Amino acid sequence: MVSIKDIAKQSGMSPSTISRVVNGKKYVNPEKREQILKLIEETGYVPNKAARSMVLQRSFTVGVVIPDTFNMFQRQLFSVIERNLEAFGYHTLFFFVKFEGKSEMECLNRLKAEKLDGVIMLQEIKNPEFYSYLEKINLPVIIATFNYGEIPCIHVDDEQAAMDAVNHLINLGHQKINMISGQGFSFGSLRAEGFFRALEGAALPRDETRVIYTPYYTAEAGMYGMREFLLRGRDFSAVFAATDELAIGAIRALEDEGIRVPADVSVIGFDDIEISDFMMPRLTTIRQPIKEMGEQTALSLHRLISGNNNIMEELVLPYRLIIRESTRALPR
Amino acid sequence: MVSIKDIAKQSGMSPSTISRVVNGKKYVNPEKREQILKLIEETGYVPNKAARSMVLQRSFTVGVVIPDTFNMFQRQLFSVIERNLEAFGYHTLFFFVKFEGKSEMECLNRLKAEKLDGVIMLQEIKNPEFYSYLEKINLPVIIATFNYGEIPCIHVDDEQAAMDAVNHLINLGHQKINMISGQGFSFGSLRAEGFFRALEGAALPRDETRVIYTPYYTAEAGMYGMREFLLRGRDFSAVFAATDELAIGAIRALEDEGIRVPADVSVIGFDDIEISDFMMPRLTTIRQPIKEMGEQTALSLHRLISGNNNIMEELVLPYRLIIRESTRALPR
DNA sequence: ATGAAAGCGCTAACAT
DNA sequence: ATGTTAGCGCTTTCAT
Repeated sequence: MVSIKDIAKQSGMSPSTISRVVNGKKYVNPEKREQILKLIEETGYVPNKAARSMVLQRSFTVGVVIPDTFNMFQRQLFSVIERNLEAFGYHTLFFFVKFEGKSEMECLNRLKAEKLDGVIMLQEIKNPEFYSYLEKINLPVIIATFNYGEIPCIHVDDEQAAMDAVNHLINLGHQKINMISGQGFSFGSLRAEGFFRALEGAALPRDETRVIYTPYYTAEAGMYGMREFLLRGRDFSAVFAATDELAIGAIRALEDEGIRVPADVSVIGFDDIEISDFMMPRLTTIRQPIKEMGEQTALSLHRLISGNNNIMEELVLPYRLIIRESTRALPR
Repeated sequence: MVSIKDIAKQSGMSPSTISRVVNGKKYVNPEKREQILKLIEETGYVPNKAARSMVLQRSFTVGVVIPDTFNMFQRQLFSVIERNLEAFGYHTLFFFVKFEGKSEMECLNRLKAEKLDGVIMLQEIKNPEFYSYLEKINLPVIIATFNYGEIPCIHVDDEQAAMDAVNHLINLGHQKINMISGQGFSFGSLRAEGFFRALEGAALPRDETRVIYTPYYTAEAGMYGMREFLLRGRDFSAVFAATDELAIGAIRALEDEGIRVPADVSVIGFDDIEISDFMMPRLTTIRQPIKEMGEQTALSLHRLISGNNNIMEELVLPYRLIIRESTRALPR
């Protein structure tokens, strides 16, 4: 492996000069610079990251903490985050955290060993110890898609968006509306809260049995959630699912029983993942601004890292109701 | 940040001893070991990865090269790879490569700077320079989902699997069968080759116009591909799509024209991604053994890295035809 | 069983 | 404008 010393020897310069050239510092003779650049090109020299990271006390990499079981929305989001981070010159290291509580602190340990420049949370970690440690070592953090304490975050108004989704159903004439949500993430409860508030706004009863909390936010979970509702009897004409994947599973369960969407039951999702526009029927949903969210997340973290102090505390991005084919007016 | 020296001072031992304890080496007094372990626990000490990597000349991390636009199959695959790699004690660093050719060599440069222990290719890079460099620096490589030169690889027999898929259609009585494939990856051409061979096997003409090669393997691409076929007239009763996502898009385009699947046209996909079982109709497809593929990939790389020399060259895993609802016998 | 010392590849402060 | 030097945190001979 060719090192800075090799380049130094071969060019007759000292390592410092090579370092200056590599890092684009001034105070180096243009001719020599050219010559060194050429040598680097020829030898294929690339600075050793570990060594740099060691002396600089930073790694030029940011950690992205994400659920092991990340859904398609999260997948799309981290894709744009990664791309934007790269544009700022950061590497991205993923920390997949599993559902068991232990995994959270393991993740923290891995974080510690890396001398990260910053971290982005896509996974909602509840343990306050986690954040207090990050704060202690003064590590910049941005949360995307939810909020927690005083940590800068970027998200959509989940509760209000859920209200809009349910109001869409109500405006269509639906009165008996159920909801399938998931567990373990605040956006689930926030969306459930929005669901109830919309019901209240329409003077509809707040009936807790109208919400099912499945263990995950997957299509499979949505299917089981809907089956459970069906088991209890078919006392609903519309369903709000906390994610598109939940909605997809719910529709599947409905159709399996010969219940047509939207003819018999309307279904609305949340997220607007790519596949939703290809479903049969096309899914009505709330669109989260994935691209903007990812861009802003990367940008904000970069600012935090660069010590740029005009820092946003909380950025609430606009969402949009996308009306497609899975919802329809209640026939009267 | 607490370092090995801090632990040494606080415990009255030397850094060497601490190192021995941390790395579970022998020759250290059990009592002192306990005592040091306790101190480590209390202080939250975690060895600095860069420093370790520096002296050991390795990083305990493996690089996974994956397309920027990875599809759901690849997403599921890398998830299990990551999990298995972690079990072997490796970190995973993703290298997303974009479609432009330049990106490939940039990726190589990033690879160089990392002192990786090994790399897993999920993205098919064509540039021989890429592989020859990896060979030069003696970096273990495993390819998953395709093969290239002499590099150890793990995959399914794409051509044979495609034949089976098309034969399923033929056995159902279909004679006019089209295919939607994508560009840029060998599995696309392999599957197209299988398509043609199945046709030949049934004494059906090899008609190149029956295959469309879309730029990507997404649902959107599948939709446009099918629209193109439809524009040319509706001279087919069945379609083989090179991926499930392509199939999903194709079905969408068909239904948009009032053509029912499978009543009017049968569609079969490839991969068996999670969502396929929730589609309307449920997608008939070829199942790739994602879990086994990921496990074997991680295991083989680990063996390569550990210098275990009984190395497999090429592992061809079994696939399975999953018959669901999107294909049906041609009514006569 | 334990410690001292060297060195991994790099950057930055300091000298010249 | 360039070189010398120290040191980042760790592991590993080599002594003892």
